[in-house]
Amino acid sequence: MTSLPLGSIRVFDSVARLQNFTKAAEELNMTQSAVSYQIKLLEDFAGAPLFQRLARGVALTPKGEIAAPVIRRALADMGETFRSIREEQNSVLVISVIHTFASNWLTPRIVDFQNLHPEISVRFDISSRLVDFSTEGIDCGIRLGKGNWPGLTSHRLLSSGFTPLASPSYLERYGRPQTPADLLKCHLITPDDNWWPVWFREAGVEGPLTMTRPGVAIDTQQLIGGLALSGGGVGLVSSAFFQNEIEAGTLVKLFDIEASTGTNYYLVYPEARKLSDKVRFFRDWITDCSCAKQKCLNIDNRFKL
Amino acid sequence: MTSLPLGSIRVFDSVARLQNFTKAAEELNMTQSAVSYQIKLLEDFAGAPLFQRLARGVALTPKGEIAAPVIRRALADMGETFRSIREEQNSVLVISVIHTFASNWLTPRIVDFQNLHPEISVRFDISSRLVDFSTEGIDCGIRLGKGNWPGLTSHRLLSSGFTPLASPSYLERYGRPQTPADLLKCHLITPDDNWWPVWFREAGVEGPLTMTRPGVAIDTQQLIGGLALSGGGVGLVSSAFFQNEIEAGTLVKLFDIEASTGTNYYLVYPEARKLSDKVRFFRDWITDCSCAKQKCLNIDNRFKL
DNA sequence: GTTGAGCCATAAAATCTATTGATGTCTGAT
DNA sequence: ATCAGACATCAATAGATTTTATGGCTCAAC
Repeated sequence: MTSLPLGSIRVFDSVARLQNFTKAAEELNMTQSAVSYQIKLLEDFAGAPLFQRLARGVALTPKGEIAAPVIRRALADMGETFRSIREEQNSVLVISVIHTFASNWLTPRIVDFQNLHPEISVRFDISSRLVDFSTEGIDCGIRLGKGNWPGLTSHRLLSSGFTPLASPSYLERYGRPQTPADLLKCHLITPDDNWWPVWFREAGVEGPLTMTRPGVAIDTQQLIGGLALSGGGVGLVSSAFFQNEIEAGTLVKLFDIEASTGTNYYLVYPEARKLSDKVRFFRDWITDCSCAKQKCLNIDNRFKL
Repeated sequence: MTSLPLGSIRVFDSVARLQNFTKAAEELNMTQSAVSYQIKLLEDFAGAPLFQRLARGVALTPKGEIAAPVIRRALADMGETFRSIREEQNSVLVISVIHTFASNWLTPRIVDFQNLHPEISVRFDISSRLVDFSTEGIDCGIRLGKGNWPGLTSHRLLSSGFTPLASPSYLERYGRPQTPADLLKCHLITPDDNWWPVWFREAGVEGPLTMTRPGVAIDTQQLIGGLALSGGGVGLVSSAFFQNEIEAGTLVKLFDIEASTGTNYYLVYPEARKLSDKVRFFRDWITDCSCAKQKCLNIDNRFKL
């Protein structure tokens, strides 16, 4: 037995409402002929005529009267369900982001995005594992790397370069180091951090630099930054995360030398045929946002130099 | 906006139940590949994945969980509705039949058909107008004519020939007429009936036969037959309608001469691609039935001659 | 009674979609 | 390690739907 010709039921619903093949065809963007075909298909399936053909259109037969409300209801239910699924899908943006980036960069700025798109609610999925986008619910992510993930579109956001920062009050009290080598005489916050030798090498300072401590967990940048901010010494942190403080002058970038592990922060999302609006909006916003800040940074530097 | 891909929903339902594309494909008699395609179609429409792909099959995502019961319900409702429509269509046979034929021939015999096909209930639509089969609900009809209706398949059932009948008691009392002309001396029931001159002409009896009354309504055959049966005289009726009485000997066919208006009773039904079972059953039964009786009649005649 | 507008049916052709079949990849289990 | 089970993908194909064109029917207007 051949099964219910589902394609016919939408046509049936339209015809049942409009009582007219031609009008239904218009509504469905098809020809009257196609409507006729589909209705016949359904009538063959039903084994009985569903419409009575009149001179000025059609009318439901008793059997058609039975089918019509059931079909209308079924279509409405399914339509409504998918509408709500789509709505949720479009209105909730889930971003997988590592803790550091979220707390140091994204969280303070996300309110701007929410003002721009109040209809989109943002949810952070904070974890350090590399999420699989094929897994349910993650729309995009912020990753640290080189921008060459297969199957993912990526946009470079920020360098992960790090550089020494100190507060004006500290500099006032202890004097501002004039050369990178001068830093060796300063109070370095986390002097054992293995990022220091990297930075010093970048700055051209040679010497036996002990690295007794394992690499500082990147999540403590906030802590280091906080100490530096309160005049506790010179901190080595990702400058991008303290952009606001640098701009505000509450932290001073001592040299224009940034060391880097060679990786950058990227916005990534699956290479899809069609990008959903919410991801597109977010991409546009975050690339604008990080780009503008970098320009700003460059201008500041120019003034300083 | 493209609309809900209805073809996908049956596939979705199957996959949701079986949690497995391959098994669903088997159930639906299609390939796993096709199932994959259809599900993708639906997921594109939904704007979100509906299934989570696992190593040993698939699982519904939260959004899929929302859609699944709605779709299952919708499909079940529609399926059930059409099933019941089809069932009614198959189990009720509506026959358009003129009153005379119904009461004189069909009604007494229909119980035999019902014994043969107890699952089919029979409904007579009794009216003299020629019903339009495109109008709802008439499956077949009995018509009086020449069997050449365009668009209709027709099967000849009975001649509408009429002949004089009388009861044995009448014949015993008044003697059996030996020639058609003898009838002029008998008590003719409805002597003004304009069928009499037709019959006499057929029988070769000439003479000035007055026809003062308009043709007797065909529906009174029952009445005429009743009078003849009770010995009230010689009645001119369609012999086919009194076959049982003739066979039983309660009415005697006086001569083997039948006059006819040239028309016959036909079973007719629309020329359809595929004839429904119930109509086919009825056709087989009624043609067998009338054929058997006619054979019977012929045999009787042969014995008489 | 004729004519015309509106509407559905139908047949053949065109189009587009769905399905297949082959192949690739991934994940557990043996 | 290899294998079986399962989904994804691609190009080719079969098949279904849709269109185009036409015909017939009914009602209404002239």
